[in-house]
Amino acid sequence: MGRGKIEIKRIENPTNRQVTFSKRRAGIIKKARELSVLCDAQVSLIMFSATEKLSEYISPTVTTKKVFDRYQQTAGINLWSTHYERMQENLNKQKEINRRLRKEIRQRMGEDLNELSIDVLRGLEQNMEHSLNIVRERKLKVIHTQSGTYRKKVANLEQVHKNLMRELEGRNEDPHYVFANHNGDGDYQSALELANNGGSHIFALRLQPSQPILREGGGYGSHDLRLA
Amino acid sequence: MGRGKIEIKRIENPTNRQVTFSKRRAGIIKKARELSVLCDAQVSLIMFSATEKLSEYISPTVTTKKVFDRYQQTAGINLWSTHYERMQENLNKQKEINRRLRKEIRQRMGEDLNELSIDVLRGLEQNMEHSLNIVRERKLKVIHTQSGTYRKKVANLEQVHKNLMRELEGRNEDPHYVFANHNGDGDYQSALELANNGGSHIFALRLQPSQPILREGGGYGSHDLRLA
DNA sequence: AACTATTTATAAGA
DNA sequence: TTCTTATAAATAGTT
Repeated sequence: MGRGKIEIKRIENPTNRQVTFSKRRAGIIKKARELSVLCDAQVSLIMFSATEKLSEYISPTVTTKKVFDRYQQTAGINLWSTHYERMQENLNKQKEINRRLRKEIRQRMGEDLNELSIDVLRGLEQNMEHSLNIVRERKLKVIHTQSGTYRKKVANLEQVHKNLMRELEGRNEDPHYVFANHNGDGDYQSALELANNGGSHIFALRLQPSQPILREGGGYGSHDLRLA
Repeated sequence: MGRGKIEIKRIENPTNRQVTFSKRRAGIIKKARELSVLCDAQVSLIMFSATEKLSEYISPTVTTKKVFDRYQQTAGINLWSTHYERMQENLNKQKEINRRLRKEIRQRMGEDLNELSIDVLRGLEQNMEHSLNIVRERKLKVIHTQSGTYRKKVANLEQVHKNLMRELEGRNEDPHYVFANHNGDGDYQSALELANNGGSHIFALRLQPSQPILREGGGYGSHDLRLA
């Protein structure tokens, strides 16, 4: 339909091709709109030109997403389900792992032991003994270190105090300096007192703050591990 | 283009509408194909008739999925990303939770203790002591039960043996019966011997078989908890 | 599904 | 790109 008939094959002249694309694009979009209106149809038309330009028509009664959804529903099967299903699978796998990890923790907390055989129970017991020893050693080491730190801190504070007193003797005309706070950032406590202050901590200790999501009560001994 | 000009508005006569749809659908698909070939364009045309029937044209150089992917890439952002992103978020959340669960298990196994404060360490120690006691009690209870079961089993086997011997005395002409296996399904072991047979089980025990995915070596003490 | 009078689309040229 | 126009193509109404 033009001054001459043309063969339907790729137009080699790029300018010509681009011009024809523009003209025919307008034409087909008009056709799409007419089809949409005349026949009450839902039409999605997407075109990428050879120059990568995107053109689109979508019936006013729908959205492109709706057409896509309906398309894959109607056309039956997948499309991007590869991606999607693999993700779903992955999610389920993670949840299963999650379930097992929680179970292991529960068992390490003395719950859900009924199903364990005698061999597994013995192994768990020995592993826990071994682990408990490591934790104990670590605790003692930290206490020792902390004790040393406090000793140094105290020595330092005493030194500061002495210096202040000496300074005060030199010029005690300014009372502002006399009541300067020496221990503002940390009360000294005996390291031994720190070491063992009774069983009141069981089930009431906070984990490090980087673990707030896991359980709201956050601590070794919180018992909501059964929740997924 | 026809015997008469028509107004572009919904055709009310259903038969007419359906006929027009068929005719124009053929036309627009032809146009799409021509555009595709002439201009080297990638075209996706999807139509749902008023009667829910799906019609489609897709350029031979692409797939519908590719056009969709490219469309959402080019047209900017989401589309079904709601679904998709929520899933991705969920997956990441699960992974994070799993990471934390693994960390807690590692800490209950005496690893990764460096970052724990003295308070948390003390809490962990006390919780582990408490849990260990529960596990011990459970173990002893199982041993006791098993011991009773074995005793009964032995008594039963002895009874069977006696009966056989008695029978043998009656008719010892058939040597086939003499060597019948009395303990085919389980060697008897002293329950006390079961209770504590050295530390050889640490790091070598299998968990119940329902947990094979978690770690290949499967057991309390396997050390691949760092892996995601 | 075919026919065909007409309308519409568009190729080529400006 | 846009307009023009001769001509090809699409199709509305009819059979």
